[in-house]
Amino acid sequence: MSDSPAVPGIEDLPEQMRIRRDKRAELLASGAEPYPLGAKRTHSLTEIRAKYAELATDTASGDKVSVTGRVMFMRNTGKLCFATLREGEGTELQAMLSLANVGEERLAAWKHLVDIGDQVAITGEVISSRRGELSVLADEWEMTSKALRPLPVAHKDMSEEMRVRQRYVDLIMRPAAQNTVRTRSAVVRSLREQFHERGFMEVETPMLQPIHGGASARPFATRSNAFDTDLFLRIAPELYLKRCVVGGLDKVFEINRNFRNEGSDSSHAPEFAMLEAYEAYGNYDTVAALVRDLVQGSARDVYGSTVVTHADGTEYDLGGQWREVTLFGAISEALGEEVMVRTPYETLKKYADRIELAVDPVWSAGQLAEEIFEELVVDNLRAPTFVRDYPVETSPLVRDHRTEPGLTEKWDLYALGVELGTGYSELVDPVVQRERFVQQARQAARGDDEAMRLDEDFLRAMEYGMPPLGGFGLGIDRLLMTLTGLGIRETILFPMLRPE
RNA sequence: GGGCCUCUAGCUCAAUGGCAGAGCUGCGGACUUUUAAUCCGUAGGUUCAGGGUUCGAGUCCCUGGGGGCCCA
Repeated sequence: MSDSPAVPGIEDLPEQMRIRRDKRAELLASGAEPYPLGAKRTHSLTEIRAKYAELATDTASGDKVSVTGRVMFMRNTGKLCFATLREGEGTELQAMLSLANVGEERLAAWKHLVDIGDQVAITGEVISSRRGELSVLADEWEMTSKALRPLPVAHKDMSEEMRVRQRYVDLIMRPAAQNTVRTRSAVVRSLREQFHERGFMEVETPMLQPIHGGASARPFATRSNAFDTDLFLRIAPELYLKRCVVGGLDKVFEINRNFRNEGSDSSHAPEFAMLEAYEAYGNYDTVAALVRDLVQGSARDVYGSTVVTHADGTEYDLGGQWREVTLFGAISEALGEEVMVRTPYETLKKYADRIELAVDPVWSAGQLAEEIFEELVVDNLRAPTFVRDYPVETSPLVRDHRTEPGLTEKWDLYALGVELGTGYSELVDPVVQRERFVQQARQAARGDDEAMRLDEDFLRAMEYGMPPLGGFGLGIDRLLMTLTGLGIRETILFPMLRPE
């Protein structure tokens, strides 16, 4: 605690910030505390609003209360001052300070020392103003937290950069920003509760991993000093959750962060929340039904309906059975040419050239097919759609298709043109799994830096016997995008940006 | 990784190569019922950083940085 600011170059501060620091000093000099330990508070603003909702215009309740809030609006006139207080959840209530009630000295102090953005406590009678505004007519007021920075203008949108960099200001200024956070919290809670109702157990598996695996992506690398070893931030929890299933934890899920060392755009963030779940004796059909039920259940829990209203006012329907297409069926339809898993690379390359797709020479035929799919089809998958049956060389952790050679039992779930999640009939044969890892290692050697690494301990776990298994992953941020219609940077409270 | 746009007062934005401005905010004043009050007065700037062209650069050029959009 100090009277003198520890900020270097304090004299160089913008005028408005200097003045607010001066007001803080004046409060201290007058014996008041700009940051008191607590405040007198008998009711929340929400409680006052509820309790006096019926109070008639221009009447007094006779009830004395103490309330607190941040000053969002002020109107200082000669002998009667108005201020709009807002509390955490966004409820607002008017405070009125009249010369007759607080006296000349306290009214002058209010006008001189209180700025928009300050947090104050008001004690007085609950009344309704002449205009019918529910108010607390102050007998006394106290500063509860002096703001040293001015809030942005309330009537203009903040720039996107400021909203994201200074999310705390966004949360103060924009109730919709708080709503997004609340919605996210409610969705995650709903998912957890639904899992528990179905007998799933939540586990936490390593974020720091000696070998990154479970997905195709570039990892963040870090280092343990104590163990003198390189570590990776996980790109997926998959290989550890499967170890759990080997151990007899037959129905497990995890909701936690994954990290991928890649750029960010409207649907990608380097750090993102992932749900993964595994169900012994399940397969890609059972987990497709499961993920659909979970998403629809969370929509019902949070919005009361599987038809949700997006930020732009349009309705989006998550209800009913979701459309299912096969990967190669979708490609064939988009190209107007019959494409199968056996279609040779040269033919696919010809089609890729026709649509002017830039082809990376390290891609296999299967990868090329998936790239064509992403180029031609993905944007059009607006309604929730399962895309099924992927080529084996891009699906190293997935069981071979029960009837279609060269394909695996994998689906990707798309909505609004964005991949929401993926689900498998999991590969549980350790001998085949080892072959798949070896194939991935060959791809890595060819220059594919997203190829998976061989995880010997994971194979050892598999060799003890993994039951038939269905699993899926669902991006939490992207689920929120689907439910709200917002971009990923709005669904994440503090998305990564370059340091200022 | 490539292309395009953008960065000016606390915030949102103006300014043909020629005095750096407005609204809100702030400060001082008037006003006992305001809802972005009104009125009078007033303050506030390293125009992202560095370099260049020019009599003169917020503006044109180069390099670097931040942000956004599109493409890969």
